[in-house]
Amino acid sequence: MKVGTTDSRSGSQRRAVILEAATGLFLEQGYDRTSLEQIIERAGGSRRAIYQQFGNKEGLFSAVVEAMLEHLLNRFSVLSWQDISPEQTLVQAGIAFVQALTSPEILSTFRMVITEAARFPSLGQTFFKNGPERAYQQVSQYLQQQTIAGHLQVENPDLAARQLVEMMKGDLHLRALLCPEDLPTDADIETHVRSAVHTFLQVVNYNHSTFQDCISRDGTSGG
Amino acid sequence: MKVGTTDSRSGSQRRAVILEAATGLFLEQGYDRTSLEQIIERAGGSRRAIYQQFGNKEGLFSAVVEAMLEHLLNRFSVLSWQDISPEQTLVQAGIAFVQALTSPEILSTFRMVITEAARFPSLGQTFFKNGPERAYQQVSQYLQQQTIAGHLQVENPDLAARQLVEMMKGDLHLRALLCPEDLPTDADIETHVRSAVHTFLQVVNYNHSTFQDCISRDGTSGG
DNA sequence: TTAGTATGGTACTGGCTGGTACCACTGTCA
DNA sequence: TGACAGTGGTACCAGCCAGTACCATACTAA
Repeated sequence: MKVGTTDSRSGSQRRAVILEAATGLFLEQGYDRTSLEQIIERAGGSRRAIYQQFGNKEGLFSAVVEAMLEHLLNRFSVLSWQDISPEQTLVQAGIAFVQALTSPEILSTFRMVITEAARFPSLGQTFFKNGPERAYQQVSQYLQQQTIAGHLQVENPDLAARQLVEMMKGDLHLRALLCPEDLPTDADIETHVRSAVHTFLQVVNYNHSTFQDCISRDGTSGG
Repeated sequence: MKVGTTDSRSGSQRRAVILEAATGLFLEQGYDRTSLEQIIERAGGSRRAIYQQFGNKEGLFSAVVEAMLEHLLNRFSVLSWQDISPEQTLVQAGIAFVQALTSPEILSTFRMVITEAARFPSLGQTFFKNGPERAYQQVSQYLQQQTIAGHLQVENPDLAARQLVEMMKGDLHLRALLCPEDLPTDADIETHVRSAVHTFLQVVNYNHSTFQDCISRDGTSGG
């Protein structure tokens, strides 16, 4: 293996490799229990590279969190609101959402942020804004659209979205955070989400015929 | 200050003092960031006492968690289901529950357990079983009782309880975990709980007259 | 070829930590 | 009075850690 080359690994490449290694280790072990030695061992290179790229361990941590947030945003924005019935849409999106939320990767991220939130106050806020809050907003917007289109009757979309999302999650997220070895199955998730959507649609006076009527009339509201 | 007395501080007393000091520090700073030195400084006494009572740092931590769980159980069992309307009962209990859940003390406990769940697998499970799970069960039992009494119509009390509790919490718990400096106000909590109960009671076909009818007939079921 | 630059590797430092060992002190009991 | 046991205080040890300094290497450019 070559060593000491100046351009075979440009600065940004080295940075990326260190970032990836550090992200993995921080998620697996937490900030405190991860030493620079371990990061170097996984990433290759030397301590010098870390201090050159990130200043110190805290700088590296900040960069890791920033990169993770970007990753998280991309993942959440995958939720697409297709032109299918609200019930199908909410179930599909809900399943994808809860699956993501209870994936080991995202769970580790939550754990790490919750752990370090006290020491890095802005970290938790930024994470919440760009993570959970975005999910609420997406659902809220959808409920609003569907209400305008006459498919649903949602008075307070913002609050309704939070209630719906929380019902979908049920205790799955909290349980997974507390019991890392006891993750929900896809069947668990589907049960929770379907039940939540069912409950929710009861409240917002949704029935299948309403949606069928509306889309057959080209989406105009039925009053 | 006296030192070296053998009975002015009996073994159990010393144990309790150490436990209290350790609990506070673990909750404030986490397990890793709390040194025995700090615990001794707060509790008085010497390292010797810790090792004599708890074996080592991990033993002390286990004892702390055990004591906290007992404390937690007592706190949750305070929720009493009085003979008032389901709406009032659920709102009152919900407010008390969410207030407890977002209190700094309980939040710190959650944070600590979530942080250490990976390293002490049984810790998270025990905590979940004796904490959140108990709350779900209490609500579930109440819903079942009220269904039998004819005041509510709940098909699946277990699932319904989880959905209700999660709706009550809304995003308050998660937000508080992630943003320790941004705790919900009592007004926030009341809004969330009332709205959740309102939504929930719509689904289970509750109306005030039904409850009034039932209790005026001395609590016998109207089914 | 030569000077310069960026890098990997590593030795080192100062500080902190969990855990152990030891000593001085105090109260008890015979 | 004297032996003894329990305790607080503290010195100490080995290990780990973040961060720094230094050197040999490899590539570039003139």
